Amino acid sequence: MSKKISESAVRRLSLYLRTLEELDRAGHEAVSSEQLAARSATTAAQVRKDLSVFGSFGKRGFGYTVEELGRALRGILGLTQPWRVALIGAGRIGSALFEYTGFARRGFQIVAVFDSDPAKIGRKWGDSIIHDVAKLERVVSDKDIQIAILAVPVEAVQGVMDQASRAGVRGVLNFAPVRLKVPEGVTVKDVNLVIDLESLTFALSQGF
Amino acid sequence: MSKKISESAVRRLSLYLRTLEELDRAGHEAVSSEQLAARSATTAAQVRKDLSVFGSFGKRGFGYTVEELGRALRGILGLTQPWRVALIGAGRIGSALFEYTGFARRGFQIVAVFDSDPAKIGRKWGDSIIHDVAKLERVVSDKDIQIAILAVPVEAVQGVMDQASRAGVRGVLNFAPVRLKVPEGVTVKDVNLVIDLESLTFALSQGF
DNA sequence: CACAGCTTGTGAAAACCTTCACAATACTAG
DNA sequence: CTAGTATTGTGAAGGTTTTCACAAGCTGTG
Repeated sequence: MSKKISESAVRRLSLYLRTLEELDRAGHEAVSSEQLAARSATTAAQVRKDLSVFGSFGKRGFGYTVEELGRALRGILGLTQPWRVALIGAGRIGSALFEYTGFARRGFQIVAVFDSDPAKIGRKWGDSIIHDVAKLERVVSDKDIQIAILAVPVEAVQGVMDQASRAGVRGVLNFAPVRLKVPEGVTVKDVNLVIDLESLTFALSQGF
Repeated sequence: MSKKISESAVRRLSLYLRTLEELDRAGHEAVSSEQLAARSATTAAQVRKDLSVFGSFGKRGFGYTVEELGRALRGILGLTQPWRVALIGAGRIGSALFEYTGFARRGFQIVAVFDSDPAKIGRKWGDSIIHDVAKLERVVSDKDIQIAILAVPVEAVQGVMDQASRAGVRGVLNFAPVRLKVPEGVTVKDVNLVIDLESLTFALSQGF
């Protein structure tokens, strides 16, 4: 569909949205590409180019309306609807993610939690009960869940992924350090802090 | 110092290293750029180009020695020495990170933990005592810590960052959703799961 | 040793991404 | 209404990254 746009451009759009929300909270009504760039660690030309792919949201001589551009970006990023998310894995990472309020604030609702540990299954987290991961497919279909967060051990993750895609999950945030095999139409984003740390140590080592 | 290399190339190097370690565990002694690429989700040409920036590690007609290339990559990524890391923030994220064994396995040693909550200060986590964040500068200098992981609330993070850089920290992994201001010579990597999720929903929305 | 079969390392080409620079246009003041 | 100032949207230029394609070189076999 539509134009091609790079992964990094999309990530910048998300960043612009965060900046716009900060500006909104601070009472600003308008913003120029210059200001938006400064607060988002990029350049004015980059901001305008990124936006121009999707349309024309500003007024010459004036800039952008904070409120209006925010709405446009939410539309572009697919944030007008809330997303129903399954959290799979109720260990340390799962628990940290469940508690994190930043997801809900952006419309990501964790509507089901799963684990395979009998000691955890049936326990309550907030309003949710921890389900047996064996029931993944049923619950995910029933609750019409679109996104899964995989916070399970690396040995288990491909199996869980297979179940999730059979149940109709179309997007996945994967914390396990392995490249998942997924059917056509399923999108995976990997989170790997070791890679982040190693790109850091690379930079530090280059210093000498 | 040497050549310029892109952030994404460095991240690929880290990925190759992970793949090599898997191959090593599986008993492979040699690997071609073709095989390495297939297991790291890239192309053979890309693998060879990435490596060629740093030297020539393979043998024509044969490929790369798993063991040898692994050693070379650890050298390039700065992983021959263990790194001393401070974990700042003993909340949900901090706790998940502390428990995560993947860091230690790669030579990242969490040698000090900090928090500002009087209820947490003085408590023991494993062998570590949670220090008052007010003592950050002293402890970080004393223990010769080079890297800090910032898992504190967004309001507090710039202050903590300032202390950390005064104490001599040169690399930072930042979990707070804000662009940190740092002195020359300090490198920051941001981790922001909301951006990951939003680049996911962008992809999902494009599907229709 | 010569030859066949692989696989690397690397210039050159292609693709992709960012920056530049300016015409078009909106707002404000007089 | 006009002049002056500000800021967008966008082709074109410049830069970076990825892919291509092939000569060079290693290994094993007869």
